[in-house]
Amino acid sequence: MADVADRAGVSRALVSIVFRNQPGASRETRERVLRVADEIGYRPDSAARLLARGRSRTLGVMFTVHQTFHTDLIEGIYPEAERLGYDVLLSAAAQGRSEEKAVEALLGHRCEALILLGPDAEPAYLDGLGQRAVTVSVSRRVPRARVDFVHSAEGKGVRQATDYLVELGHRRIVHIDGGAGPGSAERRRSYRAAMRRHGLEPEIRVIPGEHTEQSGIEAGRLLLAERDRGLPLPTAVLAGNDRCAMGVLMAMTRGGVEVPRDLSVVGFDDSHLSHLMPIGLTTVRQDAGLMAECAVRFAVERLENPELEPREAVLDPKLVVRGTSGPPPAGDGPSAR
Amino acid sequence: MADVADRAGVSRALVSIVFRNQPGASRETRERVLRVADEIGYRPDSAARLLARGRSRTLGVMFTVHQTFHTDLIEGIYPEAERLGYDVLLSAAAQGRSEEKAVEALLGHRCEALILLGPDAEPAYLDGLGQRAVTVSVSRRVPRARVDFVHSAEGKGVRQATDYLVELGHRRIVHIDGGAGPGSAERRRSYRAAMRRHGLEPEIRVIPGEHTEQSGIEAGRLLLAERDRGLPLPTAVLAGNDRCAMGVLMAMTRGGVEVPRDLSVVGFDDSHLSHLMPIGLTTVRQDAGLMAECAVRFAVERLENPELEPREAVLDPKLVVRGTSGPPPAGDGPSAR
DNA sequence: TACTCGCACTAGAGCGCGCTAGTAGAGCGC
DNA sequence: GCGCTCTACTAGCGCGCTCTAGTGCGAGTA
Repeated sequence: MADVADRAGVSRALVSIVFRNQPGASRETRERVLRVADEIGYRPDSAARLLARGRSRTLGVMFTVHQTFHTDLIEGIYPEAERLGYDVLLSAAAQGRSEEKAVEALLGHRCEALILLGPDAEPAYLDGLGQRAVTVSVSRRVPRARVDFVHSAEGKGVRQATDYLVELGHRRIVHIDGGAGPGSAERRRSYRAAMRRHGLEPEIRVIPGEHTEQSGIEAGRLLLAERDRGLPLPTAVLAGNDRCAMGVLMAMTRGGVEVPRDLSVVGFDDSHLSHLMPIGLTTVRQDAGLMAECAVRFAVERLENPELEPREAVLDPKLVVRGTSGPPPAGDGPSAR
Repeated sequence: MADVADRAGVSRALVSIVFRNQPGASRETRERVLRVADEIGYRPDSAARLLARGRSRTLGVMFTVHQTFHTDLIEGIYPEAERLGYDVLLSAAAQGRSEEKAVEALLGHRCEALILLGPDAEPAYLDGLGQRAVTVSVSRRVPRARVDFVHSAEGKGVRQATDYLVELGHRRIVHIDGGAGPGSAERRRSYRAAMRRHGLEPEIRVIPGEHTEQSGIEAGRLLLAERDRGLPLPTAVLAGNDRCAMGVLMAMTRGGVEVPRDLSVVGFDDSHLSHLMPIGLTTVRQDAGLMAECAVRFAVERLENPELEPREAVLDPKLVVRGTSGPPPAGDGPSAR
């Protein structure tokens, strides 16, 4: 920076003004400074800048690698953050890199706000974060913690999906849940409620799972093993999310079960993959772009107005019918209803 | 930091020593400092730290959101970087966020090295980066640029795949290429060479595409339209990568073509999704973990030994046969050979 | 002329650390 | 007693920037 100042024949302060696009420099000086900077390849140092101004204007985003829905969210976060004049720092949780580690990294870089995509950590820990920095949780409700919350009306989505299946004539509808995953509790609850409402209480069955393909595969294998012992297959599976649905699809197809002829499969998320499968996945769509936008806005608004209380945004999900669902096989059809 | 020092009754310098895990502090002091820090929630400021020590010890990773193979790579980058004592900063390119922008962000944060996953930018631009910072390109060869290069022997992989298909009896093997995508040129070349070697020169056909599902869908539709006009379908498709293969699979299945009975489909990458599809994808496996490790090592070694010249690592890919490939339909079989 | 005002610009402190050079004191041999 | 070394610790500068409080100057006003 000093080099630029010398070469342009001005003070460092002026260079700073130019680079911050602030008033207080003439048009020609501005151009001269920028030209010189370009010549010697100068670029302001974010670290020093951040240190000096005391504010980082940076949003830290924690996501889980391989969660395809998260990448959909990230894509939406960038433009909104840029629009509001904030920088974005990404930190991934992965096999061998815990969420805590990922968050520590963000905090170490002095992110002013944390946007956690489907965090899996203890509520107490998240509340601790919420006390120290503006924190937004996407998809995962954190009771009694000082964090904003952006999610879909999971219950509504599951209800729509269940109603749709029942209307097609399904009765043996199994739910593979997402274990302790974000949104799972509510999805589970709504499934049960919807089944009860349709007088299908005896058919209620929740297979414990999680939000991964592997989990779907295991649930599928379990069902196939039961079939081989003479038990009837369900006619429809409501998976915890799209990834899980893909796993079910794979296990079932391998096991000789044809979808949707023998079995309907419904996912949740509508991650960008679900309409790119050989036969599009019927799923409950969450609007990733809108969720991302909300999360960023919540974070920024609370940063710029500290007395604001954490808020909650509930977005309406929507059932998207594609190729993996249809009427139940004959014999399991409406007659049995 | 000053607070911690005061409360622990030591100097700031000592606190610094403790947090850097350096010799020069007694066991008890160390514990006391850490305890106090924990109490008041102190955490070293990366920005200040970076500024003070002049080195950031940070690797910047640019990736493309939605490229599933990139997330596989990221998962491998973190542990290796940590092992070598480096921090990792992620920056995503996406719809509306160009690679340049993503890279600028990394540079602004004073990353010492850039690891670019399948960069799509001009060689001249990349060379420019290479002059300014240690730069490693993964998957994309950048001729005459000062960057390290980590990739698979794409040619070998494609050759294996082609040989395998020909051995099964396929003759009409179409290649959907990856356009200007990383590795595409070599994959295309190898496909041509392999076909020629098998005396199938007249059957060579490259459909222009890119590394996305959409591109696979379009190529699939093109082939279906040809079929509807009475032209024969190919019996096998060699896709530019897994995502493209998925698109082909989807379009074909929708068009009533059964895989692998009527058509074999082979992908490239073996991203974590390919073995999670309903019928596992036959594909050419690139070892993401190893590639990530290599990339990090190249970057770090050149940082710590500046006179080192950029290097190239070529890893052996391996054909993985799963469910989407098989012998050609009768009538297109070995008899025609 | 004397003054105010606004614009273009500058001096210099300070952000939170790391690091170099140094000190204080304990332990040891002679 | 002296010098020596070793460990545990400290003082204070400087990293590259932002920001506050200025200075200098030409134009406009009384």
